[in-house]
Amino acid sequence: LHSERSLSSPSPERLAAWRLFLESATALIDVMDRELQDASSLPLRWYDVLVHLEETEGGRLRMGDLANEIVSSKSGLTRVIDRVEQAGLVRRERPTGDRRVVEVVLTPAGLEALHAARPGHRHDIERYFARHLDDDEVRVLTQALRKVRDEVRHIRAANGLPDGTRTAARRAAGRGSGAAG
Amino acid sequence: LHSERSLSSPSPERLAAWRLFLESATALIDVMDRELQDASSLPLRWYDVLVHLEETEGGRLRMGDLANEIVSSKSGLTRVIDRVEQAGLVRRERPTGDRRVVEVVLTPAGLEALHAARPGHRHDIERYFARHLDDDEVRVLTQALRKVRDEVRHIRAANGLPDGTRTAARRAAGRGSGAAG
DNA sequence: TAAGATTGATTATTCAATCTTG
DNA sequence: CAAGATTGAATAATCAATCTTA
Repeated sequence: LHSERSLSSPSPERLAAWRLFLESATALIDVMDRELQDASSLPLRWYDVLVHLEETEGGRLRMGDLANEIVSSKSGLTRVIDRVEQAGLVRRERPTGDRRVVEVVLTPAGLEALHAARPGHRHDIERYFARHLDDDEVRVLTQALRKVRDEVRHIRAANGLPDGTRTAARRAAGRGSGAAG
Repeated sequence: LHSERSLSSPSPERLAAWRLFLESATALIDVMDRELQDASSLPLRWYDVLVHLEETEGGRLRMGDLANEIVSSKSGLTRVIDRVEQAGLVRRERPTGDRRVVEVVLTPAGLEALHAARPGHRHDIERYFARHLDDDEVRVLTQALRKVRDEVRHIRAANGLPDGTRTAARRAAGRGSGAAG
């Protein structure tokens, strides 16, 4: 583990960058979700589920892995998959090996729904996001955000996903302020 | 109004940038919110409310303006302010001029809570976000996200905030696909 | 006992309808 | 009627406890 004692308060420029990041992300997610639902009746979260399944070998993922991918608590994902399954876009399967796990499998209807929604959604990505970025900005943004995402995922994984009976000791460990002195 | 017909699908690089943006934003907001609550019992949303009030002349904002700032529906903000007020961090006031509006006013306890939470939160911003960005990346990120944020805010404002009896016609207008042919 | 996932109860958010003032 | 904000009903998300299999 690396020390955190040397961390100081961010410069004003960095604070401003964070606020811009937070504001633009919140607003973008809101707008993209509304557009997607207006056009295709798919919540952004569902779309995300379908995309992750489509990109996986055999179009299937375990609940836990999928929760990790889409940044959801385990119980949160259970409810989401309840609805997506009810809509017929995925189904649950129990693999023969370890009968504790549940795999989420993309159905033909789910793949179709994804393909139907995709052009409109990509249009929105272009309109609200990509259009404003030149090639250089895309490069820098990608490189920077990759580091941020990897770090935060690592933290989330180390702390255990939400739902996981997060004890007081574990929360403290997660925050890194574990010393009593 | 500018035409949208020329918009095409984003390049693979831009699609990847969008996904990184979405994933890092979701994960970051989740982690920052948990840390803030662990350390200061303040949800990130509350913190945001307090910050916006602190930065305003007289520490007060109308409900509608505040909803716009923190990207919330009007009714959503009503519930949030219910709780924040219940906690004593803000209070509601009706200005003498137009008695339809409600102003949210920062209380001394609210200011104190903000100041108490701020160092830890800034530490988190450094740890999870700012630390990964060099000066050049901060500059590019800031410039790029400012354009994105302004565009999306403009769209949200033009469509009217959520809650505003969004008719089918208005939704279509918002999406810009108004032609029947 | 632990891993993987779900459930019950609680809390938070949204939509549509409503209330109040201009 | 329109602007500003709130409310009731319905949805969604969360936490802690539970169930099942390893």
